[in-house]
Amino acid sequence: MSTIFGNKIKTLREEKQIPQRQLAAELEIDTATYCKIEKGDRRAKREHVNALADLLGVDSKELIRLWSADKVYDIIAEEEEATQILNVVAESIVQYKPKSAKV
Amino acid sequence: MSTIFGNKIKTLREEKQIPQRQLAAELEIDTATYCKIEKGDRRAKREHVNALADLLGVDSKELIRLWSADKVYDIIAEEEEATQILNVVAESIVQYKPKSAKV
DNA sequence: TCTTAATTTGCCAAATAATGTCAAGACGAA
DNA sequence: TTCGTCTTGACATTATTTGGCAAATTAAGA
Repeated sequence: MSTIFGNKIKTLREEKQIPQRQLAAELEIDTATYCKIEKGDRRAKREHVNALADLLGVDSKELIRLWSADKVYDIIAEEEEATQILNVVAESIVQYKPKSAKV
Repeated sequence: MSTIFGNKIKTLREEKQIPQRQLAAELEIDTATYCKIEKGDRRAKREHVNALADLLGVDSKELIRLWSADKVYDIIAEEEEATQILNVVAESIVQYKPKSAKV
């Protein structure tokens, strides 16, 4: 799994000198699970992403963006023509505008 | 689920006037399953995408592209900032070039 | 219309994937 | 070494996805 999101929260966490243990407690998950999220072995839940944005003092939209990017990356990274795939998607996006955003 | 891929193979199939039943037989799957693939209720297997490219006389890379696009679309369509997400991914792609393509 | 072929849908069981936790190991600092 | 932190592996559990049957719907032709 890719680590765009994991690396980001790891950096933020280290900047603030917060142990994983503490964030894990806030999210009410096992330290092992939190560790895996940072390393990209587990996907954080959407609610956890938002909580982390609060705890780490960054815009939740930014984290959601990186978190989503990880998911997309995992799908296309192994494909040749990865960039072209993104283009196809981009074209489809402009046509059907998103109705509502998830929280 | 999105139907970028399904619409494409449906169009190709109709152009060639082939019944679903026949393609389903070639792929050795149920007609119902094939139908669902066209409608975006089921995801075709990679091998089936390649087989369909042959049967429908198109470049398999093109179909794989649309098939992958569907997967990506499903992830980001519901997100606001869908386009920005694609940008994040695009940046990540250029850095780590794909090693080998799947067949 | 009646009949048959084609497509679609609902539902279920099986297969697959993803998740969280425990237990143990690794690492660094003091 | 010891302590605190981080990491890993294995496993059970849960969630998601899948394929196919049967039934329903639609299409097409005589």
